[in-house]
Amino acid sequence: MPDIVTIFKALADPTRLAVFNCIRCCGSTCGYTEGGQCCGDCEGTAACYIRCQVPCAPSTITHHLNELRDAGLIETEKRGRVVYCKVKPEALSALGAFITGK
Amino acid sequence: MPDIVTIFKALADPTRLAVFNCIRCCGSTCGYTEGGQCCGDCEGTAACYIRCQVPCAPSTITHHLNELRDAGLIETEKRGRVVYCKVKPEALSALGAFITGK
DNA sequence: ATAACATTTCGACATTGATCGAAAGGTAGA
DNA sequence: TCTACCTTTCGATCAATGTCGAAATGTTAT
Repeated sequence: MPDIVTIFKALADPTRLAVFNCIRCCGSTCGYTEGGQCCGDCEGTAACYIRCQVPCAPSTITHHLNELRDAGLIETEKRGRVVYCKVKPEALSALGAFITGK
Repeated sequence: MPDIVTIFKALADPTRLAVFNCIRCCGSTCGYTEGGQCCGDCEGTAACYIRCQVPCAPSTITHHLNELRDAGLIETEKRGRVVYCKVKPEALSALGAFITGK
């Protein structure tokens, strides 16, 4: 549904691309703490979590997650205080279609 | 050589994407005329030429061609007054690598 | 040489967008 | 309930950028 320009635009910012790659890697965010530590209630290493991998303000992360979601690149699910994200394969398919010339 | 964010950025504007698709189609620009007609010294139909397909100022086209070239998406060659362009397959390969996860 | 013309450079302008801090909204645990 | 905490909203700021017009550059044809 989102067009290809929107997808390109969503991936055209270094910070947002880092967020996307992070989600692609581990598929979740983690609780944000002042000290920059993970909340610890997700499995895996700390390096997997968006909040730790991409250093910027919480509101900025929210902004980027919205952009990625609106572009159809990810879907998000809120469980309690924590947002879990995963990549939508359809979006990557759309990119693939662009490359092969549709 | 240009990184993936630069490539995404280059394709993240509707006008520039139209220019890119036009080049991908026919691989050339055409002379610009006031009336919006093609110069006629390229083969193929008028619809194939950037100047006619993407309606904006000549200087804007130049700007977009520069961006596409800097991103490694196209290469340009000037023959006389006319600039001929073609897509660089390596750039599309880089996109493909991103999709498959490198 | 002169004219016509395709392209580029330059300067200006308006819009978009990335970022943050502060405050508000929800949720889990004590 | 009260507190701590993750997330979101809001408003503001500042940089990046898409666009154009005018002038300059370089090329072809008369």
